[in-house]
Amino acid sequence: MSRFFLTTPIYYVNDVPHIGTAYTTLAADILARFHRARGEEVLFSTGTDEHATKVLRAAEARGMNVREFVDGMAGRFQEAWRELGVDDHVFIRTSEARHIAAGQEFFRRLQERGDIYQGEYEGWYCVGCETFFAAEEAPEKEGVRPCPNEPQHKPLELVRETNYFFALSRYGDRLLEWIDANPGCLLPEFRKNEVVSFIKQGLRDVCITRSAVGWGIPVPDDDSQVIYVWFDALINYITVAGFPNDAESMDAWWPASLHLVGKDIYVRFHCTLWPAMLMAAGLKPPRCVFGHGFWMNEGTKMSKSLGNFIEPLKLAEWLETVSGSTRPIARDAVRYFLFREMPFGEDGNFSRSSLVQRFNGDLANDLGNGLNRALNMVRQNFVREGAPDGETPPPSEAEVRLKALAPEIHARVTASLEAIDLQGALTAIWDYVAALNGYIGERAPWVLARQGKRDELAGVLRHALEGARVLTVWLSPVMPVASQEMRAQLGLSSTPTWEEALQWDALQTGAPLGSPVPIFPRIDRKRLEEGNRIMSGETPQSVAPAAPAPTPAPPAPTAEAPQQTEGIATIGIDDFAKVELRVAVVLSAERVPKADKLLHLKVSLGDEERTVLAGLAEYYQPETLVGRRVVMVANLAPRKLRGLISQGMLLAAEADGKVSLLQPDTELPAGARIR
RNA sequence: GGCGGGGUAGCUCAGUGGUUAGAGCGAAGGAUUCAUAACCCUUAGGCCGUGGGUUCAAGUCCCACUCCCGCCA
Repeated sequence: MSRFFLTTPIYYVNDVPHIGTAYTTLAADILARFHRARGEEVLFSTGTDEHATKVLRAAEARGMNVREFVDGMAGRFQEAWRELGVDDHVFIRTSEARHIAAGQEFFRRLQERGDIYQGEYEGWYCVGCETFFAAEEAPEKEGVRPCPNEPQHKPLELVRETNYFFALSRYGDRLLEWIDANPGCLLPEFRKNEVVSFIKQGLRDVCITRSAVGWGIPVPDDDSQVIYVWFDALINYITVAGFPNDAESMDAWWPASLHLVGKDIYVRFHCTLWPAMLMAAGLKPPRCVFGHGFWMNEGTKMSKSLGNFIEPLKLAEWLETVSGSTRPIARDAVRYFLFREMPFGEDGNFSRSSLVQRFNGDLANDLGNGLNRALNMVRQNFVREGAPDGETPPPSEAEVRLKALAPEIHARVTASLEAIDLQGALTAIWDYVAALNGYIGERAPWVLARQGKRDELAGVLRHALEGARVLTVWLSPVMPVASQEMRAQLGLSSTPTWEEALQWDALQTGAPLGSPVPIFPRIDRKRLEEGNRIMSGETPQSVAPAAPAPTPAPPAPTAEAPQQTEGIATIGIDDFAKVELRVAVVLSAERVPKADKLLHLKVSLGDEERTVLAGLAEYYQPETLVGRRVVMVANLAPRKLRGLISQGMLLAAEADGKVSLLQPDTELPAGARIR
């Protein structure tokens, strides 16, 4: 089986996750999912860089033990990636024993080969960006030397110490040869040129240690020094691959298939220093390094001093509020937006209005509505039969075109993802979305229905459903939840393989279809204004439904319903259809420690296992619940309680202080739908 | 200052020297009623940064100028 090893940089723990770090990580997640769907074995690593001097100072400034501080910060990153739907990955921390061992062994090897030497260093150092500068690089202004690199231009500190140096200057020619012999190893192309010109003007040896401050990887046999944070950080990639002790793993995973990095750390660190370090250690340089661009916020650069960083999770929260979608769908929409709106590799501008435009135009009107109209027509015409047969009668030219286009688009999407052109992939997918809508309009199934041409109608609707199904395959890396939701409505429960997009009649004739509930509810002006009002104070706490746990999120107000706040409003069938009720079987039940009312349940929905926290502890002994069939709201937005994520709620009746769980009166299979 | 990329529709951008310069979004109109006022069709809108040159023919090649951006200093 072929393998794919991709990495993000490890992130400084003195910062919180924001759009910059999330952008890289989400791109990696999308590519990882793509390669997994193709059946490749994937190793995806991200993590935290914890050894910087400024990390120590940040901890001290908070009066915290540095260990405590980094544990907390690393947790925040892990939490953020989980919330953003980042799938299976290795989370590497530079303070882990395995990494410290790797760093020291790496250092030793370079020493043995004579590429590390001791020397006197005197120069200017920026604690902010952990970079050394020559005096002429940072001219004196008003008595201090402001850092030319760091955004706040903090004064540099004069450092004079005996340090270790890496003989980077010996590697210029070999780096250029490597770049020349491996087209495509540095992407995008225009950044490669920057690297080449940087190397051509001559490389200087770099100082790779600092005097020990009690935090960092000690230099082997010299406790007075620790390894310079950049040198330390880069090594994480081979730590993950198994260096130095697991030779088998190293053989399998090194060289890395792809390092994804922001443009700020591309030229000097990932395309010059790192490959040279690897060459010095007798290891192969990575197969590909990709430097992506940065987001601007409404036309201005994002910076800490301006405090205008966009946080993707806040954005998802806002989108959820203004659209009335679920949080996971809003989160998927943000993932979509980030990679559709601007070419990966180039800089681009973020604005709320373009996000709304993409959400309404691409997701609600084109994609969501396309699926919805197809399903509704099936429902209206083939109520009980499920997915109609696709064989009758002979297909017209429109069917042939729709079907033939799918493999063409598949080739484009695949090629784009292989070339790390995420925007290109999404553009290709939306060409198919447009074709699907065009097809439905052209064949006008509602006319066929009126004319009573049932066979032809069945064939047309079948093609529309197949087209939608193929879309879910291509969308699955970028919008995993939305893709899964679309598939559920198509009556599919499996996660697709990439090859599934090349099949045509993959839906089972007669298979029951899910309810056609709009997945991306259009953002209307009224909600947008409301949402903006709510969010305008940039309230630190969630403005999402603040209702207590066992209450479904309030349904999105439909049309004019002014008196909905008081009492129980009358709802239409459409509102009810938004609630996905299913039979679940309780697999395990236990009390949640230190909570009087909560039970922690694991339940099965047939093809899926869920964790549910239910307020039943006062009424049921946990052991009596195991094996029982219950009724569950399956599409309730996940909610965190007592450190656990509850993924649904159980229905129970209550009267006079008694509580009784609902259950079906025959033994239906787990996952059965209720309506 | 050196190197590189760019300036094309209101916006974001495509555009191997060869008909009448294109797409998406936005705007206007039409058609339609399956659908989330969506979808589908049509239309408008262009000194292709400025000036010169090469050529039968230039958005495309060359030169100069100008403005913007990136990397390096």
